[in-house]
Amino acid sequence: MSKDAPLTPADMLCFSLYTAMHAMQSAYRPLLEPLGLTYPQYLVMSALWGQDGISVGQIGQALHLDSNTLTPLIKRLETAGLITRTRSTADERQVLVTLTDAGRAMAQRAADIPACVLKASDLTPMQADILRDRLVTLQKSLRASAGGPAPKPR
Amino acid sequence: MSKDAPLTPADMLCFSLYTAMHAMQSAYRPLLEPLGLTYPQYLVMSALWGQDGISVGQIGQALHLDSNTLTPLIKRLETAGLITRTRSTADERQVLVTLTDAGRAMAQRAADIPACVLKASDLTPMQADILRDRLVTLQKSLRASAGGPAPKPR
DNA sequence: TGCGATTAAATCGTGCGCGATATATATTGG
DNA sequence: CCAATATATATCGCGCACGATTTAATCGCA
Repeated sequence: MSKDAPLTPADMLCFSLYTAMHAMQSAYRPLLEPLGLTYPQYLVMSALWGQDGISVGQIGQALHLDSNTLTPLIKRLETAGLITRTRSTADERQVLVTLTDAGRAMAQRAADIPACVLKASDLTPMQADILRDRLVTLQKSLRASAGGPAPKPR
Repeated sequence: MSKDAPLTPADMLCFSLYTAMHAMQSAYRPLLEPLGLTYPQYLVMSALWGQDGISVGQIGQALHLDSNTLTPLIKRLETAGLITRTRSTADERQVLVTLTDAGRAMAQRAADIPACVLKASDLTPMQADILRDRLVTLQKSLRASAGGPAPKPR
């Protein structure tokens, strides 16, 4: 029965996601600035701190990004002296990304960033985890309905 | 007692926000493509459908964006024939953005997009509203702790 | 009244995201 | 073994975001 009011941005779930994401990046910015990292670069570094020497494709799989975004980003990390890029000997198509000593050392300097952000988010670890779970579920639903309903009749 | 494991992107709230936002934009893309709008352009149009003839600054306030982002975006909407830009007579500094007939008419063609996205999100309207609320709260906390804790000496 | 401070947009530079395409290597079927 | 196909990365173009600066109009106040 809700009259079809124009539904302004403020009413939309998508918009709350949009602004929350921007606010999150703004929260990270002053913390990453002394490291000389952008937020996406921080994600790549975090992935490498978890598992070093993986390929561009594997990083892309972890972050839901493709080479068109990652290649230049990773080259900037290389220029910054944090990683090296080497062609895999087993499969010359793949480029393996490996942390330098400086890249590994940066993990220490970044160690308390998550705690800082959690504090800024004003959530308990449990609340943060629940919200994270909801967002993961939402993300999966959205991606699922992307490929699904359009059977693409060749 | 949790050992300080490296905390990969997949564990982070910020990352779930990051990927959920991208998934949301991907969900909107095929819906907006026939309208020739990007997602941020859709937000601006939605704001105008709610209240026409507002200034660039008011749009920016609504969307948490500044003129450096909005000016070129709005010019593209003008080029597309959806809005017109006029200097306010009361305050020549302000630029008022007004829907054209085509811009107003587009509201009809966009009317069922929110329902489509809600369906894709696989959430009930109530669940979506709760999640939206959590995200708004999170966003406010993050913004609050941005200006707050750094008293900026001098 | 007039001049410094404030405000609104615009401009510039850099770094994502992502669709589209290109290139090189690997795999597979004949 | 070789040609078709598939896969991994790179390249290009465009449109955001956003810090920093510029320009123009308005305001405050002595």
